[in-house]
Amino acid sequence: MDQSFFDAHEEAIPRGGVRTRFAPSPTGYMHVGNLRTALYTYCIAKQAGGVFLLRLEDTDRERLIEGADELIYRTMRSAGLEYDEGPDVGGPVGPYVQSQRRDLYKPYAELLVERGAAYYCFCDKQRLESLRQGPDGRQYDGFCARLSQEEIAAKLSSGVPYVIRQKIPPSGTTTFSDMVYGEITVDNSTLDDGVLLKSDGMPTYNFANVVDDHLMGITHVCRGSEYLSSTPKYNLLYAAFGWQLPVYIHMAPIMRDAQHKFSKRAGDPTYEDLLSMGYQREAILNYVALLGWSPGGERELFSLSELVEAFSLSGLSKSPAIFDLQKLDWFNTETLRAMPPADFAREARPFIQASVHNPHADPNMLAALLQPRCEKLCDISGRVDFMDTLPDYELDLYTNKKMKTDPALSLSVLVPALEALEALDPWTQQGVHDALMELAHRFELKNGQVMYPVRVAVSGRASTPGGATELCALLGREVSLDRLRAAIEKLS
RNA sequence: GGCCCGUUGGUCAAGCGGUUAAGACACCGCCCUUUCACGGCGGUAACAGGAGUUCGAUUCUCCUACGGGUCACCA
Repeated sequence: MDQSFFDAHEEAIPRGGVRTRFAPSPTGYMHVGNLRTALYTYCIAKQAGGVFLLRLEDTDRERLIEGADELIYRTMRSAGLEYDEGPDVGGPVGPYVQSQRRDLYKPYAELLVERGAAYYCFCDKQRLESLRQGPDGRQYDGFCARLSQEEIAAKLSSGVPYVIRQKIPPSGTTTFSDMVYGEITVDNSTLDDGVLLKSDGMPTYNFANVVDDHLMGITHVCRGSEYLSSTPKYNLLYAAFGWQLPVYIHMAPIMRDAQHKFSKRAGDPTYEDLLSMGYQREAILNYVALLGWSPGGERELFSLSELVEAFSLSGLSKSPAIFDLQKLDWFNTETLRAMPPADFAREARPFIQASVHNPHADPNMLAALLQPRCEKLCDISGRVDFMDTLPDYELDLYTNKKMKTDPALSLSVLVPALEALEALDPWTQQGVHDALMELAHRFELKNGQVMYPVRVAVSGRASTPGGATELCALLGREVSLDRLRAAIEKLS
C-alpha cells in the first residue's frame, strides 16, 4: 500500500486533548457493566474537557442484530451520556462503525506483514481444530510463519483463503502499565499468534481496536478486565507500528454473586430491564458508578454532572463487585425524595391515574403523600388502588396492639365518628382532623384509637399513603361516609 | 492445565506500617407518630490462612487456599 495512504490517516488524527471512546458491539441491549464502562469513559473525557466518542464494533457478521445500533444511540442519549462523535453524529475520524471501516484494516495488516510482525496463515478450520486436540492445543503452532516466500506467493495467487496472524516474539517478556492494575509483565511465550484479519477480510476485535483507537486519537482506553490478558499483544502491535500507547484503564467486572458475572443470559437485568422495573435512570447511573469505584469521601449521592466532577481513576477497584438490588432500591428512593415535588407529581401522575379515578382525589395531594413513601414509581398503582374500590378485609385488621385497638373498640369509635363527620360542613382535612381529635378527647382515648379504626374503615388496608384525615380528604365526603357505614355494618 | 489478576462485615466500600478498622445498604432495637413510612438515636457484623520483614502489620514480601479473567477467523 502506498505510503500516502498511511500518511493521510496519520494526519487526520486529532491531537492535544483527552479523547475516550465507548466501543460496544451491538447486542440489542445495554449490559449494566457496559453502562458503567460507558459512564466512566464519559467521565474521564468530560472531566478533562475532552472528547467522548461512540464506536460500534460490529466485525462479527454472524452476530449482527437488526436495529441494535439505533438502540445504542437512544440508550446513550437517554442515559445522558451524550457523545461528541459517533455513527449518527459524524466526526473527523469516521466512519464510527467498524464494518464501514473494513477497507482500512487490510493495508495496516499487510504493513505488519512487511515489517515481520505478522504473517499470512492458510491453515483451515480442520487443521486448527486438530491442533486444539493436541497436547499443546491451546496455542497456534506457528506453522504458516515458517512458510517460504514462494509458498506464500503461490497460495496467495491461487486464491487459498487466508488470515493474517500476529507474530509474537518467541522469547522475552512484554510489560504494560494499567492505571488500575499497575505494571503487568508476561512471558511472550504465553502469548498466542492471534488472528488479526479474518478470511472474510474483517479485522478481529484484537486488531480493529488497536488500529481504530490509534486512528481515532484515543488517549485513554477504558474497558473491562477481560482484556487485561490480551493487552500485551496490543502493545506489541503498537510497538510494531511505532504508535504511541494509550493510557489503559481496566475495570473489574460486575458480578451476580461471588462466582458469576452479571449476565443477561443468566437472567440478570439489563439497563433497559431496570428501567422497566421502575428504576430512575439517575439512580441506576448513580448506583452503578459506585459499584467498583469509590469517591473517597462519604458522599454517595451524585448526579451525572457531579460524577463527572468527582470521578477519579484512583478510586477504581481491582476486585469484582456484586450487584445488589437492595442498594439500588435505596438509590432510587433517594432520587425520588430529592425530586422537586412538582416534578415528582408529574412523573407520578400516570401511575396514580392508572388506578385512581375518584374525582375528589387531588393528584397533587396524593403525589405529596406518595413521594416520601415509595421506592419506585411503579409501586404507586398498587398503593393507591383502594381509592377506587374498597378491598375486602378481615375484621382482625382492626386489632392493633400498638394503637390499642380491636374490633369492639373500633365499632364503639366508628359510630360516633360517623355521626360527627356526617355533621361536618364543609368537608376539609382540617375539619375531619378536628372532629376526630375532639372525639378522642371526649372519650378519653388515645388519638390513635380513633384514627386507626377510621383509617382502616375507609381504606381496608393495613398500610396506606397517609393517615385517616388525609384519606378522608382524598376520598371525599360521600365515599368516606359510605365506607364508615359499611364498616359499622361489618363490625356489628 | 499455562499465564494474568483479585481476596476488609451478608453487600458496596474507606484504609495506603502505629486507627477504639470509617461510612452506606440490608438487618435488629428504641424514640417520634392519626396508619404505613420518613426522620432521629443505638446495636449485631470484617482484615481468607500460614510464614517472613519490622519495635510494630489490614497495609510490604513469599507460600497456600479460594475466586475471577484469558488461552476463538467473539468482542
